[in-house]
Amino acid sequence: MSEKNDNKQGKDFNAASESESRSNFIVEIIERDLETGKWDGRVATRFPPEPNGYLHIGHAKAICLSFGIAKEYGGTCNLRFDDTNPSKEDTEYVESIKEDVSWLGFDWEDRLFFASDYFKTMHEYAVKLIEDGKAYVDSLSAEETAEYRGDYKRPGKNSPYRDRSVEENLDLFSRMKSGEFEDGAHLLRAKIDMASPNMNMRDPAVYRIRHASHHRTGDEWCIYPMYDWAHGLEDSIERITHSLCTLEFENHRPLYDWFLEQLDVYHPQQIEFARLNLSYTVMSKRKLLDLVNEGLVNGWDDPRMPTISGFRRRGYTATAIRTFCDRVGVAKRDNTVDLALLEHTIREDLNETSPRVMAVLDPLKVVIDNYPEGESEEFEAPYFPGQEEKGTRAIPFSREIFVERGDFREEAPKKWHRLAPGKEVRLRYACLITCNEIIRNDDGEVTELRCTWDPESRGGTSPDGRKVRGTLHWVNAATAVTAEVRLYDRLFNVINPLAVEDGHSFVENINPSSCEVLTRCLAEPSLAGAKPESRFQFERIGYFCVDRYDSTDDKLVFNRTITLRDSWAKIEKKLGGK
RNA sequence: UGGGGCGUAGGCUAACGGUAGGCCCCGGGUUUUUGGUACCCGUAAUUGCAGGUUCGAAUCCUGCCGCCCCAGCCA
Repeated sequence: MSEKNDNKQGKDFNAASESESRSNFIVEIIERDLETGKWDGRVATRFPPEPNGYLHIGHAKAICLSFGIAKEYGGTCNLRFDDTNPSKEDTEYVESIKEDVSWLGFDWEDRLFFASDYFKTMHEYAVKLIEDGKAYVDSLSAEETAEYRGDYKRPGKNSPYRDRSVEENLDLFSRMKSGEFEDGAHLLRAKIDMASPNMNMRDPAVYRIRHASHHRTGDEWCIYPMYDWAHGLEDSIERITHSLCTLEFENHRPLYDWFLEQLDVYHPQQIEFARLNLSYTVMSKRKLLDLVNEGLVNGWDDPRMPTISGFRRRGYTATAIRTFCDRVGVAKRDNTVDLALLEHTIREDLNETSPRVMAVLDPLKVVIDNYPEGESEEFEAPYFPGQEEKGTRAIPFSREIFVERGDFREEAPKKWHRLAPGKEVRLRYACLITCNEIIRNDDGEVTELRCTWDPESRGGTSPDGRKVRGTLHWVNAATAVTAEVRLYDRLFNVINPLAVEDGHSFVENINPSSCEVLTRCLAEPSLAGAKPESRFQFERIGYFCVDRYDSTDDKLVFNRTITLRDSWAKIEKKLGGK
């Protein structure tokens, strides 16, 4: 424990950001349990998704928590699929979930489990519950069941079938299992208390009839366990110590405890924490599914989605996501974390790990009049300026180059350091050039800039010490490779997309310019053949990732992960405002 | 309305009866061949409100107020 505290105060922020677990109420419980020997010194957690959708950043928090705690305390964390509802689940989802957890950097080793692995055991325990007189087969319709349950104000009333004999219950349950009845004809219920103020305790359903093919057990079963029955048993069977879940299950804990007590089996502790909400996006599987189904995004792994696979495709790193999850902390109060924190974490990681290269998104031709035609030369540029030992590459240079159209202004505003008539700027790693003339087409649009260079400034240095504030990125016309660049921005343009008036849908809050595709971008030749998922910083623009699906050697496709901070934009905004 | 939770700067979070700390955002500055990074400085919380206990309260007690969850044969 003291070692942890020392760590927290240490100066090694890199190490801290990777694995430091900050103080939170769950860690406190675990440390206390470790001290008292409550679980014989074991720490066993689990991450139990239902395979009915893709994992999102909220799940990442849960994964980092459960796997992270197991790792930190020398325990284990199981990956367990809670596949108790065959009509919603699919192997496509289990595959994607496994890939995402593993990509995030966590290893379940040989502890991959499925609730469906325990169907037989769960059924046996259900029989035991019936034998003990603690469960009965109800034959009310779904509507009647709801009516009998009562509401917050009124207690429920007992079903007329509640007092069936153990023999009759056993017989009916067995016939439910053998497929004799239609869906909904009967329901196995726990006999608890129809007047409980906790609705979950009003004779909750244990097994329902569902004639559906299960993605793993096929048609072996036509009755399936309910979450409350299944989950505690799964935890118990796997000898979980701390069963971490989100706040909405708080009301289920009495039931979780009740079942395990009645069965007199190993009994883990359920602990609830607040789920993660992120500004400018939605986190519910249902809403994300809507976006996918309505074609508002290109699938679950669209780079604008808050899914793990979407973030991955966008270029976010697993390290950054883990760091983010660590920084948001774990507590019990509802929260909405600022997207800016995620973005900061991504930039922080990418800044350290991404090689710098040059690419021009919106090219404007520049001809250097005093550079001899037909000649060329190369400049050596480091991938990590200031850390030349990490490698360099040659950048060709000649008479015709391209710069960013946005880096030129016919009339330079105040504090403008970039290109404008008569102004001298530096071409990064290359030289100093001065703009002399503007060439236009018939429509008056600027199509070309005529400049001169100072041959003494080779490498970009100022030969006489004259001050040149502006440094531009550029590419050599003859050797540039073309690329498609997809500029992604936040999917929604309001902090809380779900806050809409009646009759309106959250999709109305979608940011219409959340994806802009540029097809005629020009990149330096070293980028030719860049491997899928490799990441770069395009100097002065942002971080980009080679699309893992659409990019080929013939056609490069980059996704913008995140822009660089743009303090000029702030300055200009301020100037404009005055 | 019954029950279960939760209220600490704009957003997250720490503090475990000893006098509110950190990160993000925001503002200013230094360095800079990225208007990036790094570094420095700064703004901002009478801890939801009102009482009480105590030498001392964000922490304990009481009462209010506000927000979230629960009436699936979903998880």
